[in-house]
Amino acid sequence: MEIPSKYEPGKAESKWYDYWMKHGFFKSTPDEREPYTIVIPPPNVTGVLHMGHMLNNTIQDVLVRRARMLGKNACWVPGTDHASIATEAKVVSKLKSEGIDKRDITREKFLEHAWEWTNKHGGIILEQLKRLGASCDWDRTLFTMDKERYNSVIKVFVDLFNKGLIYRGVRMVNWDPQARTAVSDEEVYFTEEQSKLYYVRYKIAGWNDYITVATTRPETILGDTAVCANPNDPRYQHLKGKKVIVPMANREVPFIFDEYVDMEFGTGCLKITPAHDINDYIIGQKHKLPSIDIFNDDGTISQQAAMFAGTDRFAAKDLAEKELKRTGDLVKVILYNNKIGRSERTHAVIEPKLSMQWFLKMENISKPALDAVMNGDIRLHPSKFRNLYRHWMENVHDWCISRQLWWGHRIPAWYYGNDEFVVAENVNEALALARKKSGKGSLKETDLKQEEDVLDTWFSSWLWPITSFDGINKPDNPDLKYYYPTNDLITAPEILFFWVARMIIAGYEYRGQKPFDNVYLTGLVRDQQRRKMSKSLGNSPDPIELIEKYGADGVRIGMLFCSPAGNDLLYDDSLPEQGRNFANKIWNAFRLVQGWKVDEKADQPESSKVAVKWMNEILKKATSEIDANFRKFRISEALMTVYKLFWDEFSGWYLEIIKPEFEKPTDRKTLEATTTFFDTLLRLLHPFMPFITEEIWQMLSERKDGESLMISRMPEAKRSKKEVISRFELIKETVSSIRTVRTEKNLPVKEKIALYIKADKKNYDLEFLPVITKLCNLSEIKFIDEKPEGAVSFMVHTTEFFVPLGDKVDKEGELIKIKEDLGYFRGFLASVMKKLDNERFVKNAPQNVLELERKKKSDTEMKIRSLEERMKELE
RNA sequence: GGGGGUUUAGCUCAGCUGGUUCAGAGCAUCUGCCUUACAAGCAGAGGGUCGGGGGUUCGAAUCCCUCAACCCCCA
Repeated sequence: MEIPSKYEPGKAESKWYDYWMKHGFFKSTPDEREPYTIVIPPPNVTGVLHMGHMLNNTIQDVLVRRARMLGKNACWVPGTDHASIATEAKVVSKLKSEGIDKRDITREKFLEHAWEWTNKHGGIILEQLKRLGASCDWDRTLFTMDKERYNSVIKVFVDLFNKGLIYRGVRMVNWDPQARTAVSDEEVYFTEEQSKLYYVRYKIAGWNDYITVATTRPETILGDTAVCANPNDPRYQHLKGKKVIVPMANREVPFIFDEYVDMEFGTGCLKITPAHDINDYIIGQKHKLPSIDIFNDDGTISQQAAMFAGTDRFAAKDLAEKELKRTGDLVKVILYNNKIGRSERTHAVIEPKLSMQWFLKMENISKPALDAVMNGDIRLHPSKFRNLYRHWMENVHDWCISRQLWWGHRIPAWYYGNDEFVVAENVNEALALARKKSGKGSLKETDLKQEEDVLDTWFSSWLWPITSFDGINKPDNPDLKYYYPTNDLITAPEILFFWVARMIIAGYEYRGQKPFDNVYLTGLVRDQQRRKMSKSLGNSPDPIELIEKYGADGVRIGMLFCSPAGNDLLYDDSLPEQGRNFANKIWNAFRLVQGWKVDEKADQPESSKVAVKWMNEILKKATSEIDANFRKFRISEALMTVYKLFWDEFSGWYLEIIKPEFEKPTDRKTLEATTTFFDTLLRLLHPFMPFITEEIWQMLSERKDGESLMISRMPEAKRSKKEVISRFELIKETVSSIRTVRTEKNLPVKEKIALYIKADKKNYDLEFLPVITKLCNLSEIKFIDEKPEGAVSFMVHTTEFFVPLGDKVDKEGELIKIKEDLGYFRGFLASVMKKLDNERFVKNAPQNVLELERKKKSDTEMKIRSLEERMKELE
């Protein structure tokens, strides 16, 4: 069979993915095995795969595949998120392109469009995940707005409301007066703009005196309800308990003190307008000040203000300036740079505005979630995020769960009459409740008006680990009992609070149990300039193109090579290239091995015996290292261990030793051992590189239909014999030294050379010799007790070796080298002696450290003696 | 403004409770090789005052203090 020298991933990937699907290897149903469960962080339903997803889902797949091979019942539940803001924005702009304004159509009509859009674009991302090799149980695919999930969210809302944890309240939102809607913090951008700072005087009530206040917004003076200074500011101490008169409005307001005020800024005196500035609002709450909303929804001045009603806010600013000038209350105006918030969509200046929202009380329900992470019940990886988590959870704010959108879970509250409302799972229950509550039996369904707002997207995703197994609707179902709590959650640190913390809260509130054991936080994928990957920058490669270019396996391990938990990944095409190269390395190792013929009569060469014995041990050692790395969620390091194992140990050393001469057969024992090693290596590699390993595994031995590497068992970690490994390390060092001599002396590999060992053959480990002979192309090995003439020397540990070269020896060069070595060893000895001569060291250092130093001393002294002798001979 | 984190080779990172000939890995770089599995490869080599300063200790990349730079989250 002719096998190409380059691995071609394309065909193998679709072939094996289909094969796995056909045999249902990804499916999971509860059984007697130990479960291993991951729920996917649901990507936006209409999104497309980006590099962050690639990293995140590769890690999940590695963990799931490994768990499966460890004999666990592995279940990876896929799904998508309705992503209310993002999806609604996309639908709105799509409608706009068709000439339809959202405000001109009904909610029902809009939702029809939204569902159409969702059904058309939904799930593309899941198909893309299949290209990556994701071994999700696709039969379990969920959507945060499918029937069960929708009902769960409504149920939970009603339940929390009935427990008294949900309330309505006023909150400052970012108001876009042009779009007449609230926008989220994420949709506001800030620009540095030059604006005016107005110094305005306020009369002190009852005194013929004024104080001066600096403000950028004189038009909001009409909404002032206090003036404030820092309590430590000596300039204003005399105003304690006084009142001041607001210019233009001629209202009396209190003069108050608060630490918030920056004494350095302006005059150190701040006017407080609780309705129109977030900080003023907070101070207003603290000091129980009233708030006067002077704006209409479109940004014009409202009737509430004493003047300028109906004027646009910017025109009102100019009017206010004129008016203040007229009354003589404007002291001065200076220019200054200010950060202005603008709406991403309309670019209108954002107006902070108070509005009625729904809130969830967080203080009590978040306690168990804080404890769970602090006492290690739930572990964050890396653990440095614990402090951040604690800080956030200890200062948790009530959660604003309403959004002024249509796409999402509509809040199940129904209003009847003025501000009276009931909360229920459906309109029928709501009606019954409303009749009871109002005492009006005559209320009809048409008298009820459902809340227009929908719930924050996170209000559905915080239930995800539970709703993935329908645990709200059917709290006792067997799936939930089996799979919950899930094991590991893989996500990005930026949503630690938005999502992870809230899932933990919901877990304890609704199951009395944590939702997962471990949280693995990936980093962000950035480009080489450390910029985030983003569409607008155009610095994000298309993952599918990458898979086509480098192969899914190559991309997978490329992502994993340098992305330890919590660290950003600086992406570069050299990463998947390195991955592809590794796949090719594996491929070629396979080409070599499968081409060998066996001579049944041939004995196993001594060198192969040594190599097989060593390979056995090194595999055991690496397996336990990989285990340990996985236990600590050091996935990059686990990959690096198996990478080096395959590339350096197996291909670089083992195969080179056992490789028969060109077109010669090998022996049965060696071939069998090698096949077994290869099989073991493929198992270790499979979670990282599922496709190429399956492709090779299927060819390595006869396989029946239905057999697969992905459902085979992972090798178990066993104790390795340290002695075998350390002895082999000496072989490696010797071989390397001989190769260095060859390079330095320009001796071609094909030219045989001799090696002399200054040692007693009886005491020497003769196992080395066949291996060294083969790898270094030696003509002979001789044991000597005297130094030979005309030879280059080197030392491995404390043994001296010589390569006789006759005239080729460069005495001057040798001398220089020996002097350099001597310099180093003498310095080293001096540092060791310094310790040993130090009485306090000898007295205080532990015994083993002391002995080690003594060993260093004697070894080094020996080396120095040899070098000195050698130097004398050369001189 | 509050909080958290990072700083070790050109780059990305390991380095556990202070002590192995401890200053490491991968990539990149340089040199030599188209050596019949692989040039997507092989062999060899160079490269770091462990951010600066101070302290504790017999001993510090590791512990403490301080300064600096950078990053993230919340307001």
